[in-house]
Amino acid sequence: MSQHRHPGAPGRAGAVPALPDLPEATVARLPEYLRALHNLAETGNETVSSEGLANAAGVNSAKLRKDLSQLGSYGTRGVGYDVALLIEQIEYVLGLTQRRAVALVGVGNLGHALAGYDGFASRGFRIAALLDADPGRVGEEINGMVVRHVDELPRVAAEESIAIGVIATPASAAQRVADQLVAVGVTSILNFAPCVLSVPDGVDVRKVDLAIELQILSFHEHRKASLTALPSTGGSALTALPGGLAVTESQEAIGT
Amino acid sequence: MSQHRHPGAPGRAGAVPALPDLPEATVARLPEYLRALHNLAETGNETVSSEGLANAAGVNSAKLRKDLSQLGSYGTRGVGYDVALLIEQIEYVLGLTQRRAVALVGVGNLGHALAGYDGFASRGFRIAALLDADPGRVGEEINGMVVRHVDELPRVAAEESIAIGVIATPASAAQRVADQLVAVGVTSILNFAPCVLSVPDGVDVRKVDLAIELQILSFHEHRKASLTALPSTGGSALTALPGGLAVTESQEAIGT
DNA sequence: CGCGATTTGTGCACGTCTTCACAAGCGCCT
DNA sequence: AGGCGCTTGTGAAGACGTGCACAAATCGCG
Repeated sequence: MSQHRHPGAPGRAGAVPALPDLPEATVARLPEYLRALHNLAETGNETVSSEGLANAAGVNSAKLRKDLSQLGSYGTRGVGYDVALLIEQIEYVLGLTQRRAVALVGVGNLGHALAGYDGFASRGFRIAALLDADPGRVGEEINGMVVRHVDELPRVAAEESIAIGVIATPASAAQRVADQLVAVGVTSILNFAPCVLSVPDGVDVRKVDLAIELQILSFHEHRKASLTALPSTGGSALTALPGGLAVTESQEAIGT
Repeated sequence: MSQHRHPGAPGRAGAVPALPDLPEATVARLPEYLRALHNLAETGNETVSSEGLANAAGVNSAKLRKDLSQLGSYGTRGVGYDVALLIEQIEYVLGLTQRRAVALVGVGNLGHALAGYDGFASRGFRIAALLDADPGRVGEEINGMVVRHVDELPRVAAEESIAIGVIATPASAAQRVADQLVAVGVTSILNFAPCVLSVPDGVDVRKVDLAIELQILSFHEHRKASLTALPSTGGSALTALPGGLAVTESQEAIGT
């Protein structure tokens, strides 16, 4: 593999990979860049400029350059970035060079969909186990996998090294499942249940709550509605941009 | 309805709703507070302190107080917050006093799950239409609703006022659907497709990408793994971090 | 070989978010 | 009434994230 000098450990010459500790905001955007890069690669692009990639990823080009510069210096001035190399680098930083095993707990409505979601397989993950607490669901086959009882988690973890646990249970069961996952050594959890999980230090939890996303949109909808009631400005005239034609830099509030 | 003085428009006495424009970070947390408050109300609590609510919502109490203070002054010093009143206030600000109609486009794997997700109904939303571009799926009944063709969107929008569009199609179809939604006047979109949407000014887009969440977790997993490779022992010597061990402050990265 | 066109990488300034720490306010008890 | 303990609301400071603007680097061409 190509040995690159990472900026994280400038003094030590021998240290090889040395993950730089990236700003969270940058980490959250890297997957988006990666997706855009894969698209570019498929359409035959060998290099891409920061401007081009920024457009494809829906961000400002300066931000993109700053993000990429955190990984090291992989661009060529006057040319742009080598698409294949950048993919390789980002995948390395994100830890996607190994295909990580995911255990999915809760095979209800949402769990079913997640079990069948091909975006996982195509982007570096492998669903290694489907689990549920309901004996009525145990044994059911989904997408070629058999649902096992959640109490078999220790056995499952022994069979293969589970990197990430996904909780798709009702809120009432989520904390118990989280405890069980932690007990077998899982240190990363993606929680779809609408509740707060408490976990020991060193365990990462990310939460996805579909209703919350809608409620945030609802707020903006509400605000927009209350603004339209304003008498002073006529209906249009929503934006009088000083810059002239620098239209649509990105989305309004693509939060996160 | 109770008329409260909102801090947003102090001078104008007659202006009624006058939504204060809250910081985005605050808006993103309000739904979480709301959920915690509903839990508290169900367990019979009439009041709650900032500390208690902060714990229930998984945030710092100072942050919670500052967030709530943006809505106005609804706490009582020495006592705490009135749960019922706070629920009412947050729901008002989020625009949840009216049940908003949602159009769901794309009834595949994920769309099915969303159509059956009861968290929508229970938290202020109503799925008003299921749509799909695949004629083979049109007519199918899900959860008591019939799937209609996406080209009927104008008719659907005429029947009831669609507040929010949810896109659960493959990435290749998402932009077209977004355009169609915008065309019928939808100004808020929740996008589950892994792609960037371009929309006119004034339209809000939020994106949820399940694979991205996993990739972010993967990064932290990778970083943790590289840290466990002890700096003292030679062995693989994956990383020699200069900083030492100042890690793990609390819940690692509950992002968003 | 040098010059101009192009694009990266980054210093700097600005805005947003977080956290601490404490004064101000409220209720209760004596 | 007065004092005491508790809790809110907020000023100030610092951390973090963003975007501009430009110097440095590279390529291609004459």
